[in-house]
Amino acid sequence: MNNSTIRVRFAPSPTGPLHIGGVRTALYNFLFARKTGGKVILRIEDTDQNRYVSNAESYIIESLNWCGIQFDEDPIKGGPYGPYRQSERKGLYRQYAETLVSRGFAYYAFDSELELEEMRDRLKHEDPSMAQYGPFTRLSMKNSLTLLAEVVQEKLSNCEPFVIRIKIPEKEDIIVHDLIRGEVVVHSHNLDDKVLFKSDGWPTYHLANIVDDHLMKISHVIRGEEWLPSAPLHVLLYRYLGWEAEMPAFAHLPLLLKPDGNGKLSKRDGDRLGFPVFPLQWEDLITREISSGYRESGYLPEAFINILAFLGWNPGTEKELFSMDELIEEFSLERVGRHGSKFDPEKAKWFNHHYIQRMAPEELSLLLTSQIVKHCLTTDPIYTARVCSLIRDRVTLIPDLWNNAWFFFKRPETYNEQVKQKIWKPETTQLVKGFAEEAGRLDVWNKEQLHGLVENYLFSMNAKMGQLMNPLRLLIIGDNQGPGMMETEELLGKEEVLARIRIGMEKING
RNA sequence: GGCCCGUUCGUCUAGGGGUUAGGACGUCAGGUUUUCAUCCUGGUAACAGCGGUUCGAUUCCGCUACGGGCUACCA
Repeated sequence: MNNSTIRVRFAPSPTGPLHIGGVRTALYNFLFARKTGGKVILRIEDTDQNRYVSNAESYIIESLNWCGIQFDEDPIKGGPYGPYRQSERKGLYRQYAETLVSRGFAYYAFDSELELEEMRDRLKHEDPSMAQYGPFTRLSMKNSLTLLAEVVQEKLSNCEPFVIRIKIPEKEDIIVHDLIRGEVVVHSHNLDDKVLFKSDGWPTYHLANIVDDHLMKISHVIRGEEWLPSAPLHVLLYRYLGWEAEMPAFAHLPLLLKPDGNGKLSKRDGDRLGFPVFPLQWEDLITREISSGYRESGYLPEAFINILAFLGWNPGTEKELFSMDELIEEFSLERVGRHGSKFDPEKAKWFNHHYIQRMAPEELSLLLTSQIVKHCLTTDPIYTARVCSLIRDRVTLIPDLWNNAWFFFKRPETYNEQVKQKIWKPETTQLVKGFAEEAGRLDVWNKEQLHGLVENYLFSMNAKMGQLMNPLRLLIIGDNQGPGMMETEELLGKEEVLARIRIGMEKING
């Protein structure tokens, strides 16, 4: 196949937030298209009126945008094969269903919901494998195969509700060629007469999907494994519509699984296990329930992409850190695995830590500044950048920036009581007082001078490093953690350090 | 229940008829350090089971077990 004819699509349904499995599908489509010089299309499959969620489409687009997954054709910018929203293509689908009817590959069915239920209940006891609308049951139902032509005509002209069902062949092996799984053979006996066109005038996924993929000249269908069971139906549809020669190649991706236990990753797992399952925070407009997102939790989009890329794909080398450009360079469907992957939140954090470490202090400074502003404080960029280079090591997620740096922007209000109990000895007050006096006489205030001063002072007092530094740390930042004390003191400045020591001593000694 | 897909360290995975079965995350132990982290070094740990093919199987085939998906006028 000529690369210029490669066209893939990501076709989500706007029924709620896109979860990370969906983002990964979009990513693999994107990578495949960019790698091969083809095109990626975003198509919104909004044929289900009941499940439609109004803010879902914009959520999907914003999520993909945040990740850096761009489309060549989509509902916003359009393209040569638009529109790209199935709701805007509604008028198009019925003719194809009718074509199938006229060719004898589909038929009208008038059964009510109740009648369908009765049929399934009855057959479930006799032969569970037959409890479907298929080659044998269709003969006992109300449809254009069993009803007189005049009756069917009358029902149609009376606008009685009907659906159009595919007429699955009785005995036939249907072969699906899958780029990831090889040849999958399903006997038509196991397929049922799926509804192609619903009584509400909308096509089902199966019809709309095949029609649009064909009309949009899609060359490769890269989608989740949950679609594998309906792939034989899709093959049949291409055949019956006369499009088998241009049928796209299929690639069914393995699913993303829960980190613990079993089953595919779901919305609930995030809340339960404390990690986001959505790229962006999502608010359910009806329940007002909020689900956390990777963006809001402090992940970098580059890291997020890297994490997702490695859930089901690997380059075959030991390299694990990949930029989007590198992923495009290395990606291939051949290296996509066959089995589902359990999502590992710990490894996700590790990726993000790496990406944070790679950022320049000036870039981190921008992120920290926005947090500083949120706490109603101000700062200057140079000072903030210096703070960032000091604390970067201990930052994994963006909010860690503030959590590790706040004391560079305001004085501590409390002093960790546990730490105080542990390190504050009877002689500590004198030791600190003496140090503060000597520090006050220091002309040049930097970490080298401070270091010299501390060493001399400790020698003269016959004391150890920890005896002074731990109390000092408690006084200056209120806790027993953080970057090196000399560096911290240098950055804070002489006046501020001495002031904090004075205030802290008053509070601690009561 | 039926159909389909899958199964290498706890997790993500490499590999593939003969390997000390490799890497990463985690974990454990040391080291660095004024603290907490980071970081560095090292260790731990896997071919689901049973048959077959073969000189030889984790690798190929079959069965079983287990896991997953689908089984709607949802996608």
